[in-house]
Amino acid sequence: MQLENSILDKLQRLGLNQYEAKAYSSLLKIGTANAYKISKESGIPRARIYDVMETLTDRGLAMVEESNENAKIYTPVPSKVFLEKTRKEWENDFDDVTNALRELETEANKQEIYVFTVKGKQNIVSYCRQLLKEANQYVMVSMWDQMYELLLPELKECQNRGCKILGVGHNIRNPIADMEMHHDGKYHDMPEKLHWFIVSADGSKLLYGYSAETDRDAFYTEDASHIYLLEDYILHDMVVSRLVSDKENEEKLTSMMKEILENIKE
Amino acid sequence: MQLENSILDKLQRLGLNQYEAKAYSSLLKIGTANAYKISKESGIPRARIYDVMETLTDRGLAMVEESNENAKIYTPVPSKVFLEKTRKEWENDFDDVTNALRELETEANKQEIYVFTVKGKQNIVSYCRQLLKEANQYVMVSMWDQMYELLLPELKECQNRGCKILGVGHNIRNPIADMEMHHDGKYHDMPEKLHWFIVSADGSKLLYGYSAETDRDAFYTEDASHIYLLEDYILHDMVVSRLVSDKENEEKLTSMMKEILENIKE
DNA sequence: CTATAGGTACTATTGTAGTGGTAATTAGAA
DNA sequence: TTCTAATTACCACTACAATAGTACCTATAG
Repeated sequence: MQLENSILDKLQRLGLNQYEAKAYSSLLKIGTANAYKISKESGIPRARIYDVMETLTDRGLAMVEESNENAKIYTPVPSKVFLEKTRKEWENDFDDVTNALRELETEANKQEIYVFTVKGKQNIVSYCRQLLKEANQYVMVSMWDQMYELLLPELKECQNRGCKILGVGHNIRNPIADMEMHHDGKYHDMPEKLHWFIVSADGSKLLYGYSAETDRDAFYTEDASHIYLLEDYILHDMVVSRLVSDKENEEKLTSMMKEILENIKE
Repeated sequence: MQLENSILDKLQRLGLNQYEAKAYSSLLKIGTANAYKISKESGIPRARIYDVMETLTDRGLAMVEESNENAKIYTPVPSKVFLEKTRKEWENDFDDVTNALRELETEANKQEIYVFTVKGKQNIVSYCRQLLKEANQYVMVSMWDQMYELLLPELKECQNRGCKILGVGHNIRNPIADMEMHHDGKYHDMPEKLHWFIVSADGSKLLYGYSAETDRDAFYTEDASHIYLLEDYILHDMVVSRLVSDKENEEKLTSMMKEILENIKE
């Protein structure tokens, strides 16, 4: 038998070890069995199955029937029972941690340092999401399709809250309202196909870097001049994009910029 | 400095190790700092702080500023970002496991075995809760105050769903409707102060054993005759309880039992 | 004598906690 | 000015505990 690895891994992330995960999932599959059978089914060494089953019972994942003197029969505790218990415990821990960290966290003594490095694809995306969640007034973005799709739920949620979203999207099929489009990158090809993204929230917090597909770092800043610079970059990009499609001249450019800027400040 | 142990433990249950937990919580507290300072604040050995901070950054809990050649300055990623990321990952795993286990679980080949043993206080309580959650028609219980309080939310929820609850409570201050009361145990003292509990759901699943305060096993059964026996035991208890308070005679006893039973089947 | 059944008691591996020692830079005290 | 102590950064270990995996043993039913 070969249970899918992914399940075992995930059971382990819920707190079981490899043998426990194997034993429990096998037991669920076969219903009721003695230790020997569970060992065969799960691939757990025969020599180990007895102590593993004992810890499984202690952990509340299996029930025993001690019928004949030295012959124990095991039945799985229904997955619902196990899952509900696990969820409750986890949510308790999570809530406690949430409160404890909130108390510790002091915005006050963060030093005035310009740019911090955020490492790792998942970490970068998580940080972007949080920025979007916390945005009140407006969000300015510039990103390619891949990043856009990762952040789409949060962008929409942001918009529904009445938070303005504007910026440029590159190669995006269905951009949300107020988002300019650079379609095929004719006028705006990045060197070496490196796709930048910028997410700026309320002009006070900004994350920028290479899109999540590459494994490069991203940068976080609350520094006003950095933010000004990058928001300005997006603004320019937006107006260029409009000019290109409207075939109009340079005079209109400045007035458009003003218009956009006033729209932000309302 | 001495951060409360509980927070560190719980952070570890969310996937960090001791050093990571110490480093992150200390970093949140002090805001921005170099590795040395974090080491002093957190109690992590100086010799280890550098690799710990590296993994912290990789895990997305800290941001670095690599200003001067060999002087890195760290700032905590806001707890919200960390917590949201952790929750998302956990919920993903949890949902996957839920589905995977549900698929594996086959009620079919559970053998007809009479009584299974459930070990461990927490496991017993969890199982009771699940029984109450799954009950549709009626629940019959007999329990003492301590167990009652542990199960009170689920009992109430059960009742709100329109599921009948009846039985006896021992030493319980505010029993919910349809629950008889044995107040001070004058007429019903358990030997050796051992407090039994019984939770029977829809006459098809039943868990009984010593109350959670002792560390004894509980027993689970789906066997009809076991369930009949124990439900009958509760019924007798109920009528005796009523008789005692009403000071009436034995003839009424049988008619009361009938009344109760008809009430169940409706 | 082979498959089933139930073990004891190890070894190996890995992740983590904790220590010893090195070396460079900086801030004050002699 | 020179010496010293504190601060900072780092390598390379040891120690320990949890987990994974192995060697070997007995007993019984067919």
